[in-house]
Order: sequence, then structure tokens, then C-alpha cells
Amino acid sequence: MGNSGENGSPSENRLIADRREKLRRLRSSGEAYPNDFRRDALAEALQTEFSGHSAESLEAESAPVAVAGRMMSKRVMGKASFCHLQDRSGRIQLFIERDRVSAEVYRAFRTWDVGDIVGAEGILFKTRTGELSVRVESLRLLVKSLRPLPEKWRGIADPEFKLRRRYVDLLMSEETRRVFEVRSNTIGYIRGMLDALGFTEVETPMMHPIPGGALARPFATHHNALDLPLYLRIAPELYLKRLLVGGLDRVYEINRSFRNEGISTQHNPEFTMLELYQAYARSDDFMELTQMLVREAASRTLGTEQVEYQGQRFDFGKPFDVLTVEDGLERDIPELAGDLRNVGRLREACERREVPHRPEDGAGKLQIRLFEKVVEGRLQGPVFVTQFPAEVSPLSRRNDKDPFVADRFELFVSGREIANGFSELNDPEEQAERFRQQARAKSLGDDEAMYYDEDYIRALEYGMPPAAGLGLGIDRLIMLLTDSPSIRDVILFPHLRPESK
RNA sequence: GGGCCGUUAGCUCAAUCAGGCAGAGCAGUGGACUCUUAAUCCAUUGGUUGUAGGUUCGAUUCCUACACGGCCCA
Repeated sequence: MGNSGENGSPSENRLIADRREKLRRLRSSGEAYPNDFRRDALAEALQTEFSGHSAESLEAESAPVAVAGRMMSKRVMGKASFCHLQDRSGRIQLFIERDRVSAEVYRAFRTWDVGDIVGAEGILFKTRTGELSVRVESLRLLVKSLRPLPEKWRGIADPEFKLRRRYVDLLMSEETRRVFEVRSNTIGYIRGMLDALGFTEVETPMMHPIPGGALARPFATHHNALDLPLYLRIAPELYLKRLLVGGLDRVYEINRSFRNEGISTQHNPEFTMLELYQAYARSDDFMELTQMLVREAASRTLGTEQVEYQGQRFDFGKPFDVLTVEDGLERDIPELAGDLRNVGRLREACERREVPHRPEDGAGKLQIRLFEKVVEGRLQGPVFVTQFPAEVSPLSRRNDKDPFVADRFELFVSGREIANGFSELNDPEEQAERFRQQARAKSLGDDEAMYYDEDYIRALEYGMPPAAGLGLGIDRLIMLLTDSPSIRDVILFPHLRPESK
């Protein structure tokens, strides 16, 4: 990527230098960055209201408008010119005649560049080709753009450029604007649905003295005045469940969480998740709730329950499939049939498939290692995977009939986990024991294992109502709904390595 | 962490295979043009070929290392 043209340096390229010279002249003749222009119309609203009007009726209406926006094209034809302004809603064409705006203004306009921000007042009319336009009476340069925009026809090809200069990507790419509009709308719909169901939206700490609620490595930070180590949260779960103890028995948080892991098309160090908790609900209630949320998100955002993702079609309208962890393993690793909880046989299966594992791993941990390696990627879905081993579910309630497993599910679509929910473990003594197991695993070198959280145990000791909880990956859901192959495409400013000089 | 691919003008791309004056379109600059829309026409500026080394009479091209990105694998 070109690095010339940094602020005022001698190596600054000529295009920028030319524009900087134009700015210098603007400064010498008055306010270069005025903020007294007021518009009274947006492009899209004008198109909607007036495009249907005939040229004659527009002449008769003689509707005055004030519009402002970034000049995205410019066509000078002697003593008359056209340009398009782009505002947040869309585009509108300006028609500028020298004899109408004055020779002085017209001469100035000819020096303005594509990318400049302009304000115009005039009368709506239709050109001979029938395009709704503004016959400009007065025209002002509001902001001088010093940097040229990318190629107007082919746009930005370099994916790195799009990510590092998202502001340019947004103003150049309708598709990029659409992705983030879908994102915003989807989150809005989810809020609306949960609010309608009586959930309370809350905010819990993002800096945790003890990071918890997930199996992941945290980012560390430090509070100076208190001389206290703090961690960016890996999940809000343990705080939200403290609120269940406090009697807020339907709560959710659309939260940013942080995990100190590698970066990939599926992972950004900070990501957005929905977590919600409901008292007197169980895992199976939450499978239904999850299905409803995902289905409605698709249908309200896209207008259909059929989601097209990377050339494949996913039907969110029909009831989602259900598959237990052990059924999935048995289907894809037939030699394990009948030995699914046999540590020796599971270890052999790991060895054969080069799945890394640790000597202290129990049957449940080994099952999940195999499941992640062999089964997950094949799950087209939407499918709920259920009955996760309790060993890898330290915050989940055990199944009443089969204590080896927890009442827990994950939703998979296109080989990826979208959501994770379970009946909550509210027995303080069992939770304390599970924390002790996690702490042992951590001392044996598992740096994703959980810490023992004494205050959380104390909260449970006051009594947490029986409950179910859900975490839903917002970024991954938006990827599905916008047909985006990378998580970076749905995060405005994804984490990138620092730009090299 | 490993493998493969990419990085050339502000942007989009050629030239690299087989080492020999680094090009085009858009944008810019000057000019013509009062209904264009990728406006058109004439003229024209613009380059530390990602960085640092090496081989060579000569390197965008071949070799090595590094940086950033992409894809695949772990």
C-alpha cells in the first residue's frame, strides 16, 4: 500500500499537494470549514417524493430545496455542469449554470474536486433524460477534501485498504453500507423481541478482577490508583447470573467481550455477543427461544427465512434438527460405537486423527476434542447439538437422568457455532466443586481453564432461581445474514496488525 | 506456528514466464464545450516497482531475509 502523502511531508504526492494549495487559497479568502449551511432535504426522500412527478408539474411546483453531501462525480460542459451529491440516504444530481450562479461561483466550482463536500440550494426539475435534479441557485464548498477517492468505476479492490480505511470503503461501497445497515437493524430487531418478552437490558462490567464465564484466555490490564490487576471480560455470564440472584429474572446484555486468541476469518479479539438469562426456564425452552430469535432475525432483516450463504441455502423456517454429541461422534467415528465414554478408546481415536490432548483429559474432554475436529465442520444445519459432557460445561446443570452430560446445546450453521445455551447450575456446592476442578486444570497448564470465583459462589449461596441462559454470536449471525465470508466484513473496524511504515 | 499466493503512479491493472528505456484506464493539470451521467474531444504531469540485502555489465523480473495482507492447514 502506498505510504506517500503523509501530512505535509515533502514526499506528499502531487494530487494531495494540489488540493492543499486549493485549501490554502480558500483559507485566505474566508472561512474554509464553515458550519452555517443547513439542508432541508435528503436525496432519497426527494427521489421517493418527486421522481414520479412529470417535468411539467415539477416546473409548476417550483419546489425549493437545500441539499448537502459529498460530490461523487463531476461533469463540466463549458458554461454548464452536472455533479452528483451523496448524502447518508443516497444521491441527487445538481445542474449548475454559470449565468444562474454567477461567473465567480462557477469559476470556483470548476476547481472543486470529486470528494469535496458541497451545499446547494435550488429548484427541483427533470433533465431531458428524465433524472430528478436540482437547478442550482446558490452553491457553497463546505469541506475541501485533500485526498483523492479511489477509482470511481471499479472501486477498491484491495481488501486491506477496505479494512484499514473503512471510512473510504463506506463512502464508496453501497454493499458495505448495506452490511452495516443489516447489522444495525438485526440488533434492533433482537432488542425489540426481547423487550417484548419482558427482558430487561442491562450493562455489567467489562473490566473483571477475575475473568470468568467462558473457557478462554483474557487480556490483562491494570488499575493504577488501586494498583489492581484487571482483565477485559471474556463473557458477562457470571455478572448476569448475579442479577438473577438479585431478582432481575429476565435479563440480557448485548455485550462486547474480549478473548486473547489468534485472529482469523472466524475470530476477532473483540466480538459482540447476546447473553440472556431467564428464571424458571430450561435448556429446551431456550432451544425454542433461540430458534425463534434466529428465524425472526432472518425474516425481519431479509424478508425471508431462506438464507443464502456462500452458495448454500439454509432453511431457518423449518424446525431445526437436533443431534446429541455422542450421536454425532458415533455417526462420524464409527469405530467408537459402544465405547463413547471409554477414555482409552477415545485417546486412541485422538491419536489416530492427530487430535492433541492432555493426559488429565477425561472422557468428556476427549469427546469434545474429537467432536470439534471431526464432526463440527460437517454440520450444515441449522442444527442443535445437545447433551454436552458436563466435564466441559463447568457452569451448566447436569442432566437429571445422565449426570455425565449437561443440559446444554449449541446451534451450528454452516459448520460454525452460532449459539450456546444451557440450564444453569445453581447448586453452590456443586459449582464450587466444578471451580475447584477448573483451578486444578489451570494449575496443570490449561490456560483456558476458569478461575475460582468466590463472590460468584457467595451469590449462589443466597439462592439463584432455576434458570436457563443463552449466548448468541452476533458477528457470526450477521455474517450469515449478509453472506459475508469473514468476520472482518461485519465489524466496522476489525483488529489488524499495525500498518508498516 | 506451517504451506501457497499477492504487494508496480492517488485508485484499478499491464510489463515478470525467458533480466535489457516501467505502460494503460480513471483521477489530476491546461484548453474546447450551456442537458451530462463511466460525458466527449485536444494536450499534458505523475514512479525509491512493499523494505533490506545479494547475484549480475545491467534487477519490477533471479536469490535470501523481513513487513503487511489473502487462502489453506494446525
